[in-house]
Amino acid sequence: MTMTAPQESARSRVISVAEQLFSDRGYKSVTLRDIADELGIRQASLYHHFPKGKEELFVEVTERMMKRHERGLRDAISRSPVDLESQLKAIARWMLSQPPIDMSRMVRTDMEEIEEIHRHRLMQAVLKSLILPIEAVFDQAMDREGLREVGHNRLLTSSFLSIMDAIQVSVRFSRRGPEEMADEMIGVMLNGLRPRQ
Amino acid sequence: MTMTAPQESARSRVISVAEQLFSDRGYKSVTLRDIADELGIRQASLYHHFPKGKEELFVEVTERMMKRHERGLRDAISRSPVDLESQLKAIARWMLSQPPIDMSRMVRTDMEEIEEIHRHRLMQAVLKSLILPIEAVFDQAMDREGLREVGHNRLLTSSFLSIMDAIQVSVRFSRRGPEEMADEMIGVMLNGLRPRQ
DNA sequence: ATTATCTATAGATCTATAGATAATGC
DNA sequence: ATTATCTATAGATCTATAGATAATGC
Repeated sequence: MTMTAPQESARSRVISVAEQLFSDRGYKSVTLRDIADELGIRQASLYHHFPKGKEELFVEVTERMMKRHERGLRDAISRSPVDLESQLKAIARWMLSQPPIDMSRMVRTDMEEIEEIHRHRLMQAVLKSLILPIEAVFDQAMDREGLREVGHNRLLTSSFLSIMDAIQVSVRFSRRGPEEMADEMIGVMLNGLRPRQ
Repeated sequence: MTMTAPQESARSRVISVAEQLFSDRGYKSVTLRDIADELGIRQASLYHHFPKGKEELFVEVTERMMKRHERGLRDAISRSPVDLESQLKAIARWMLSQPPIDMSRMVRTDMEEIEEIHRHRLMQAVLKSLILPIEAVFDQAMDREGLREVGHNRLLTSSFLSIMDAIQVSVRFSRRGPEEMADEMIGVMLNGLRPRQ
């Protein structure tokens, strides 16, 4: 039977390379030629794996990435001690081990350049695999640890994700490591800048 | 004499329209045709104002934007009461009144697509006009209000800016207003999520 | 006269298609 | 036989240039 075992590996390499490039520079800035060059093949050869072309490749890349995040976040959270600080550190370590996600570019630019049907599917995937799992961690911590109620944990979640992305930019200009930066910002979110008496 | 008075208004309109589009979708995704269409002129007519083309336009757009931020931030900070909470709220209101700045896209994507000399100049402008003025507010507050020392206020500054951008994305999906969201996140940064005794 | 726009078009780049050739796995 | 790649190329899009025409301000 074997189905797609040997196929998958070549196809999978394409997706991996495309993910690196798309994550770094976004949909429009990355050309099929960039991806092919990185793989050492010809641009037209990509159509063997993705007959519908660039947009299909981008959709598959994003869906695969979101599935990986869903699993990675679940594992990170389940293996963490059940307190918000440990959980956020575990989530941060997971996110920082992955290609950066610039949600702002994703929503404002990349998603605007693909078909409505694909946009809708990818936005749902981002919500389900990335946003909701982290939001759930905040939700549960609110009850459990009696945290200050804020307006809505969705904003806390997108702020947290945007900080993780900002850290991946910051490491370029800093001698500090990403984990150290993440721990610092998690400390700020939990304890605040103001001294505690 | 008059120099460039009448010229400036047409040229200035081009820059304004280009700024809106570049801020929203980035350098590569916006074509000269998009800008011309929005202005109701032909694509080739843009070369009257920017003989060196798209990159020159992008550089001027970004430099003008950074000058405006430098002044806007200075005014916002100087008019604010001298405590960190008020200052951050004033800065937030200024940033939210302006086109969104996705620093991550700017550094990772836009800046990669222009010449080294321009990249260097624009990065300097972003540092001087946007980053340093906000970082100085944190620096001064540390002494004045005896805040918890964090590793470096540069990270606090880029996190703050990335949250401002995340808010501009979030308003699309929320019934809440951007100022309300900003105040909430400023509250988190100052007081933390954990309850104070 | 100067400034702002236009038409027409070259040249580069990018996506996509068609059909041939090479590599791989029973 | 199937899978993966190749060459060649069409068609669309994008930036940029050349030179003509229209609008504006002394």
